[in-house]
Amino acid sequence: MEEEGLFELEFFRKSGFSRRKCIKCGSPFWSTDGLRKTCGDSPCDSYSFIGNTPTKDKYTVSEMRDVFISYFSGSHKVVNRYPVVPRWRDDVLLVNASIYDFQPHVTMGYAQPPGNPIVMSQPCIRMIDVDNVGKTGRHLTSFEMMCHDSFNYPNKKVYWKEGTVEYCNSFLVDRLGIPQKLVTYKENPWSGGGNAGSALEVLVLGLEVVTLVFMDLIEDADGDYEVEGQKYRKMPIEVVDTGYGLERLAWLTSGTETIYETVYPEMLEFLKSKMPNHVDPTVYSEGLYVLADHSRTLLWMLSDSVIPSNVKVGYIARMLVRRCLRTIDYLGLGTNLVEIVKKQYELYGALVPEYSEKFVETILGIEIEKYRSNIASGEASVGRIFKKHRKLDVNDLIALYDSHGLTPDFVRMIVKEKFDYDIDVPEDFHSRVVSLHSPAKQEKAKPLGFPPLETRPLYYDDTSIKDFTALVLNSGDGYVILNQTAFYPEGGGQPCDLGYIKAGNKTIRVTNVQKYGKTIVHFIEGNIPEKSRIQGFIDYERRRQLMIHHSATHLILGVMKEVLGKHVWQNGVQKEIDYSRIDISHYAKISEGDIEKIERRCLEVISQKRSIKVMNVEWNKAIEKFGFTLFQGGVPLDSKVRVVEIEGIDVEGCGGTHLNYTSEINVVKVISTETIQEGIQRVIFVAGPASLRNHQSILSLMRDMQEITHSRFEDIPSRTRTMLETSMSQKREIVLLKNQLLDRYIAGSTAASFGKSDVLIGTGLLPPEIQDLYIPRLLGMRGKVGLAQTGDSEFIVVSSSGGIPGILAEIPEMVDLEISGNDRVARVRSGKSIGEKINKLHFK
RNA sequence: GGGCCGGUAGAUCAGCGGUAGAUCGCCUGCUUUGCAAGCAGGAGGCCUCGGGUUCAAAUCCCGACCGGUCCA
Repeated sequence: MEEEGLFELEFFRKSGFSRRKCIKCGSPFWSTDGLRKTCGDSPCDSYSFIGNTPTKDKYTVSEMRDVFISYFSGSHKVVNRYPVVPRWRDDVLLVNASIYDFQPHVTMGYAQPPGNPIVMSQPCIRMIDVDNVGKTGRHLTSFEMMCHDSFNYPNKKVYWKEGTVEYCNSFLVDRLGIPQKLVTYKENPWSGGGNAGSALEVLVLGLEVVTLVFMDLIEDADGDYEVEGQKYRKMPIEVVDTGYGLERLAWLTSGTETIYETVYPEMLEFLKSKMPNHVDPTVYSEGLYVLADHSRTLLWMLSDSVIPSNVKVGYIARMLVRRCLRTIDYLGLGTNLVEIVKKQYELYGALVPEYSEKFVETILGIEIEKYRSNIASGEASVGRIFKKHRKLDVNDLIALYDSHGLTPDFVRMIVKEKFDYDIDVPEDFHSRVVSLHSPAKQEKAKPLGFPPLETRPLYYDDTSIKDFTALVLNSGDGYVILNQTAFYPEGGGQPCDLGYIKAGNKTIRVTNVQKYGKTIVHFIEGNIPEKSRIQGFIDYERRRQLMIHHSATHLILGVMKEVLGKHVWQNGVQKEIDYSRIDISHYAKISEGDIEKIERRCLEVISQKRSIKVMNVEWNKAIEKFGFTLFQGGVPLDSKVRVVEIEGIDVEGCGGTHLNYTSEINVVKVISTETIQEGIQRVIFVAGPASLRNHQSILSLMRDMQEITHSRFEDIPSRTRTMLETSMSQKREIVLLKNQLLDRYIAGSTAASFGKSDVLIGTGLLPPEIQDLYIPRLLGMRGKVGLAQTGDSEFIVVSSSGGIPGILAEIPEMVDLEISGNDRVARVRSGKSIGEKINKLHFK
């Protein structure tokens, strides 16, 4: 998309800008410098501010943030930073840009922005350049994106391109004092996160310091606009999304050799002071940069309660932790990662009030322990592989990395050190590992073909409503859509209500209720014509139990945050009639003691009869009042958040049906816990009547056990253990006795020679219970052939050195045989009784 | 969410169709002033679970469970 006229702004015209095309890349750009021929971006231009800053004053990062915020605070509402983990959306792992804070609820038009226009500085984490950190001098995994954003509605315009560029230019030129002719605006369409628009990159001396995005398109396969192969349509809202690179702006004014000296001066000093005495830190600056960068990213992530693990955002945290630990080992630093992150908190603490030292120490302690044991077992398995094959090839390297997380550099170091063996790591190592993995397939949700009618939910107004009348708006084979309903559709981990519908003289069962947008569809066993008046009846016993489990879920979540720590987030939830389950983020198995504490505290809150309040709160007010912990599960896109609050215990956005008081829960009992993923614990519990049923069924089970073991209730465990021990010792005894029996059988057999074979002929029938021992015993007797009768006309032949058919051919009595088995062990049958003949063999 | 690797004595692992092994640790005795160590002896295993193949499965096949790891 390279349309002329997108940026024919009055501001550019009156300030003496002209539009030209870069002689290198062809991109259009705006500049007041008549001599400028290139767009100002790399690679067309290279950095020229290092040691040659365009401003009079130098700014630290925090000075630059203050200058920016205060410059815009008069005309814009100042908004606090959001977390780096976007709890309000589930399509991304981390906040990558300031606009993420408002997607999709504001950009889609459901909720109001927290101000309009706004100014803020949003910490962002991007892993895309993680391999370049420390190497290039300019890449970071975390940075702050400052912005002044405006949201233009059809009936309310704030400012669009004209105002944005003017604000930007005046900040750079008037406030920071960058000479006007050094500021170049390069046209560059932008797209990301389902939106797109035109954009200007603002470049100063080869460095991109600002991006001004004019977002007015949204992804739509049937749209009229195309950006980078993707179709878009116009959005009802035009969003000005600016991004001022805080660190880059500060760097521009300081002109240091790399961006790290500007962003992390104190941190780098600290790290240098921890270098081993004899080492020159300047030689190892790359490692120091990596640590300075990664440890701040970790500070942000850990302050948002990210638990390192092997999935999702946890994996990113673990990757950063491991990179740090490897670097610390490599540099031989006289400190550890916990101390480094604590130091970051000393320097940046004001920005992360959520920081918990205990959490950081616990989490990093666990991670360091895991890393050490990974290294130790890795070293051992490298040694084993090498000793076995006397070499190590590229396939071993790949397997060790892919299956055991051992980096090729580490493996190379180990084999060099221990075996003085050199191995080359191929250039394409990483791509070879990646090529082993099949790409993840994406499946798109397919829309269902129900008309977009609105059903009024009655279950919110009055959760005790059991029956209602309604009008059929639309119906089809096996379903009806009503104008209003008391049937709760499945959602938020709460199963739908069941029951029946009466239409005329027909009574029809409701088997499933689902919600599609604002349409509630009842699936029924039959058909009801449109425009019928119906009566609906819900199975209220079922609903009541589900409500109890739902409120109990909020209760136990709040209590677990008290007991285990505020890093506990809901990760998934499902209510059933007989039990309920909640998955929470937690770094270790929940101990028995903690479970008892949780249950006791739940009971306490239940007995206090605390109120459970439901309210609809405007999006930004909800965040302001209750914080981001509101977003425990998926929050539906709406102008308001439905907030459920258990007084003093828990506040969550939730669309479910709830009790009025905690006392109605009666009791919460944890049934079991399990680790469903690293860092995620599943807690299964029962509440209300379900807990009574559970108690009853356990007792009935125990009565069965009593009967089976003939013991008193409390003796069941010891009695069972005794029985198991007896059984085991008897098993051992049986093997012993069988072996004695076998010894005797073998001792009583006769040795005979046929051809070259020494044959041991068993006397009489081989007892069936020692057949399984006979075969391996004879196989262990080298040079002997065993022959044992197992039935009137059946016998086993065992020859450790094989050749059974040949051996049998040497024995004249062996005629008309069916042989099954193999060369070494065979079962032989004869058509007629040959017991007599076999017995005669003893006298040969 | 997907791929790969693994689950055997208290720990670390070997064995990979034929009666369950090593090293460290543990127990007993001897040696030693004592410790470390050495020597001799010993205890300790539902070989994760369930199915299948086989005369025979820790071992091969399938499935579950648990752990590790890489990539989304």
